[in-house]
Amino acid sequence: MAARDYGQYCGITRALELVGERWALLIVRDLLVGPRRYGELAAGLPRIPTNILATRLKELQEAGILRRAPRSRVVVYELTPFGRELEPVVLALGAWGFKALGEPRDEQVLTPAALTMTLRTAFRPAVAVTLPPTAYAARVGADGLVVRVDGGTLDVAPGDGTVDLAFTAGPGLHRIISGELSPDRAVATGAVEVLHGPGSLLDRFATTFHLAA
Amino acid sequence: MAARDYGQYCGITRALELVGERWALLIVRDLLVGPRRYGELAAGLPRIPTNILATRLKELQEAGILRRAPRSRVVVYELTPFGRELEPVVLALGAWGFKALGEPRDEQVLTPAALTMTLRTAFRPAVAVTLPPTAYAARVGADGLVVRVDGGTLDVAPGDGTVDLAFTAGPGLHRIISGELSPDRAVATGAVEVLHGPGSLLDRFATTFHLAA
DNA sequence: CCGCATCCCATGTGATACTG
DNA sequence: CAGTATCACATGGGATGCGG
Repeated sequence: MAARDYGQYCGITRALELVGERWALLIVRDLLVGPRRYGELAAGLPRIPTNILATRLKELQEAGILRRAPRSRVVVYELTPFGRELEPVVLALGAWGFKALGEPRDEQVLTPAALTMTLRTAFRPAVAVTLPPTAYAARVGADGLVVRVDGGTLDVAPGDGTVDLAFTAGPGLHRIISGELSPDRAVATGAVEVLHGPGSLLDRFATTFHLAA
Repeated sequence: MAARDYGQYCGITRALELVGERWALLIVRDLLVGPRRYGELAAGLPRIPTNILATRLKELQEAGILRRAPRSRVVVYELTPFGRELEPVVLALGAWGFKALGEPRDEQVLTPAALTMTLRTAFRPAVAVTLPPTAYAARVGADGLVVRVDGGTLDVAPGDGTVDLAFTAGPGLHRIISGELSPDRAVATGAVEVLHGPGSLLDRFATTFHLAA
């Protein structure tokens, strides 16, 4: 395939030659959350044509960014150490793009992987270390996400479980993270719905995860 | 034009919709060094078709990333504050891609803007603050770059001047920054040529600018 | 000459259908 | 489920033109 090159001897051009093609960094984003099967990747990128997904996976494998790994009868795609080093790039892009997120449009979906990376981007360890360990559950459509904050560490995993606070994670959550909406107003206006636990914990969430414009 | 969108409510997708098109981040890279005229941008991106450059400039202006500014009879393009916030993204990409830079091919050029961003990426303020202020001059083909390190600050500007050490900046410089080549071996093999000043200062340069694989 | 705009063709992308 | 094949179309690349 040989990605068209930019003809410059420069780290940025090299990076863009390797992961600058359309959809490539979104595949990396989803794999930063964990290994995924082909169908899981396709589900997390609803608009990607299957031929493009297949092509990108081959290119990224060729570049040493991901590999196909056999896992108990099925194949999963997982990042190599080199690919995992793209995390700062993805987080930096996410932090910058977050500020340019306007009102969500109807056609836009919110995937668990996207929310996971948003939380990683907005996580403030320095603040979290001063707070008691807390577990949140975020409901993303049909999926659940368990968010555990303990000391300065963050762990986001799929599924449900016993948590201190459960809430819905729609676009309203982004407005809390950006500080555009206070937690109480978010609850009052229905932007965020508390499903379980004391709503006051939403304040703690808002101070733990913050990304200002 | 309306960049094709990814259909997700996510900072990363938003960022890629704004600066994910081919050449866009390279234009940003060059403008991070300073305002540029149309022709200067074209010169710094030798392979960009002129229509693509014109299109990107319009899109990036539309997105609020750069603006056309009149400067004494001519128009220059310069980043807006929002566009300047892309610096962490560009530096992260550069740091990652730097590790994947293989041997330079003949067709690959090294532009002053690219070298400037490489130096910014590789700069280690914590090390620099322990060293005496030093001025280097790097010769990039027909262009000169003056690199001033003072305390924890770095300033890279075009031109020549009185410096402590002057040397040629070819691909050999990258191998010094990566630690792949020791300064003495670089000089011995001719990978880097000292034009002026004590060659021993190249060691200081190597500790000030470092980006390991 | 600089700053683009136009034209044409090669390539990449997207939607859909199809196969092991 | 995990891709491959096909085709229409959008975008990128290169040459060229043109007005200020």
